[in-house]
Amino acid sequence: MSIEKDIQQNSFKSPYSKAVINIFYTNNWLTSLQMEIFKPFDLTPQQYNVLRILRGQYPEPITVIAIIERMLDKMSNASRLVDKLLAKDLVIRKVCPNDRRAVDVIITQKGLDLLAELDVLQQKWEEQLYGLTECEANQLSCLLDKLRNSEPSNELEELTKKITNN
Amino acid sequence: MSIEKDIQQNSFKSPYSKAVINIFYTNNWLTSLQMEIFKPFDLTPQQYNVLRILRGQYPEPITVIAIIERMLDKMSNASRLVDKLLAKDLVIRKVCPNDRRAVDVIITQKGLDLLAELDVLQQKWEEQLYGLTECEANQLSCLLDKLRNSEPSNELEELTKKITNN
DNA sequence: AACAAATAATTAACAAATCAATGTATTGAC
DNA sequence: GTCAATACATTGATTTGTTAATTATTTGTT
Repeated sequence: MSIEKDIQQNSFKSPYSKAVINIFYTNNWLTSLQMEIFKPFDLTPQQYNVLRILRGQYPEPITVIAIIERMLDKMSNASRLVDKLLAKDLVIRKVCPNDRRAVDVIITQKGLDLLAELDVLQQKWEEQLYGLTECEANQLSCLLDKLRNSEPSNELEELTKKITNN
Repeated sequence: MSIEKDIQQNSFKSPYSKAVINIFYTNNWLTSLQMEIFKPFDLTPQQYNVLRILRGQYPEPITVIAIIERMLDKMSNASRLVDKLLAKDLVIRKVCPNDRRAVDVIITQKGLDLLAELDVLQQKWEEQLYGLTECEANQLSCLLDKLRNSEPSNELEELTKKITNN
């Protein structure tokens, strides 16, 4: 039992606090890296997230409310996010014929091309950065599920199963 | 090998993607819960974080730049955060006598009392929500460290070791 | 001592998140 | 069919995050 280990133990109130702080810290770390990747493409992580949701649905349209449901983070302003994507010609938007309150959003070819470019970068990023084996990555997911008292493949799975290429 | 398991495997590109998305998701989940706790006290998670840093230093003062160094998230506007805390009489602020460019910040008794109240809530929150054993919580921390290619107890440890009651 | 460079904090400017209010369209009760 | 209630999206107002510019002080060089 090394001194370092003692110090480590003592500086956190409990293994739970330590894990929670570590999740916050790792989340910030991952987000910063992602932003670096997206910056040259003038895309925020949220915009990227929406584009991927749209790709998962392509060539079917998807309404704004359905986008909100599938977004990982609670919500910024989906309307405004779509506005931003529209301004860059990455999506098209039109009134839904079945329900004229709703708005159909579809990713454009330009949007698909951009995602294809980013896929390559994301892939490289993964390969370079991860110090985990595949098995450990799975373990990590299981522990996070358990932390949330959630059966593996519950809400998270539902959220993502319609998003291709995650 | 159940169908669910197949679906689960197929809907993610790799165990790495799955783990990263799970971290984002869990981070949002934790942040939402924390905000619910803090809302009745009119405190944001960032303000709470700063208060805990100040408590860790108490009764010594700490400069704004030292607060920034110890904050978990890169940075909002530390000056503005301190302004907000000052407006609520949770801290006091005065020019540092040794270096008149710098500003010394100290938590007030009112701030300490508020944190003490929140400690209890945080504790209950932990007890109720965590589906992990202590051992699993430690495992989780180790895997996150490994994901970041970081030796356990590196930057994260340094950041937190001066903050009591973590 | 004088002056350029560096440092600490604040302020300003702009983008994004958040929440409430509004404008349409649809649904359901009667 | 009418009207209240609900649903979908947008808009507005406020706060926060982020970056750069600014002010004041200190440090180091000559």
